[in-house]
Amino acid sequence: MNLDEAKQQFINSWGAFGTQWGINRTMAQIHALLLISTEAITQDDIMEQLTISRGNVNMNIRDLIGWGLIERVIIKGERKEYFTADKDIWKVATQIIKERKKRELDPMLKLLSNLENIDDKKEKGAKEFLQVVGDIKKLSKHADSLLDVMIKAEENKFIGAVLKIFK
Amino acid sequence: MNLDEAKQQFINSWGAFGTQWGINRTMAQIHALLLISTEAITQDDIMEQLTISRGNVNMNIRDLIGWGLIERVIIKGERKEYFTADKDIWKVATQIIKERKKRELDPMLKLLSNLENIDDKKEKGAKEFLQVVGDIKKLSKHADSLLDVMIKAEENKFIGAVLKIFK
DNA sequence: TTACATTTTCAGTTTTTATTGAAAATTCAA
DNA sequence: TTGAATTTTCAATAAAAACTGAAAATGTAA
Repeated sequence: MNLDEAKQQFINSWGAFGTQWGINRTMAQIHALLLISTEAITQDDIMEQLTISRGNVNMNIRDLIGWGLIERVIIKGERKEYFTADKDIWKVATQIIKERKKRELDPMLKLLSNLENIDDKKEKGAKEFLQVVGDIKKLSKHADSLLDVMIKAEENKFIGAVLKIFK
Repeated sequence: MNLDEAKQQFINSWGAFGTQWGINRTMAQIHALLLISTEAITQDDIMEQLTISRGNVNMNIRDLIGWGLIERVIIKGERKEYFTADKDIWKVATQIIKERKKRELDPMLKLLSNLENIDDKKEKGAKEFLQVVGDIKKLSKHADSLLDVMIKAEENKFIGAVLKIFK
């Protein structure tokens, strides 16, 4: 396998993994392409390399910027916009964790708290329902703080070292 | 909000969250329904409660069993099959972690190892590519063992206690 | 074994999600 | 300003994913 084949396979596989995680295939592919691009590249470069339309590139770039995974780069003397991705994979991971926490965990905790406010808590079956909802809430909060630990571990050697003990 | 409304909202929201995680909406809804059902229920019950077809119920039940999240229950004297979900949310979480590790993390590690075998490692750009691939591999392995810690923490009070210190 | 109940399968259909491409908006050099 | 380059938007279209329903397969009581 030569370098270009490997790059292509990386991009394709990354796209496939993305879909499994509920992420748009093209968005994952653009991110992959930027991860392995040594220089900043333009929308036209992305269109060409992934053979996708301008609109598609533009929309997914906007989303990736919203996720904090890529950024615009202005190159002086150039009219076009360039894009790069942070190559530090640990930062990529913590950024994704932060975003998913915000987008999914927070709304879930809100929902669960809401569901606990049922009118008649002595109704038949209410106890079991509240038990499940309460348990999921507890678990979500645990996950929430555990993810905070992981984010901190990225910057804090000590925590990282302690986590390693258990591996 | 009364109990039935709360249950309905739980099922619907669970389905919506599922799609965000790359899980089929109906599969998530069936799991939610079973989580809050005090008794084992049949395919017909599920069809009725979620107003979906028999085929849909059957296929998603098969998947849920494949994920180890629900199981068949034989009730003596009854011809029909019944289904239940494990109500222990921590077990549910560890089961999902185990499955996703197996289905996604393992194939990813395999892919990454493959990509490291490029022909000419001195080619221009090869170094940067191998750096990214190697970093993702390291991260994946870290995640892999961290998830193992979490699975163990579910059964091991001490690890759970230590993890709490950092929260 | 038969007859009926129940489960499973899957081709065809619907629904959802992603993509295109061209028009509109924006940017910027002259 | 003007106008060409570039980016953004979004209605129309295509692709992917999910769902239906009826036929086939399987299971079971008598």
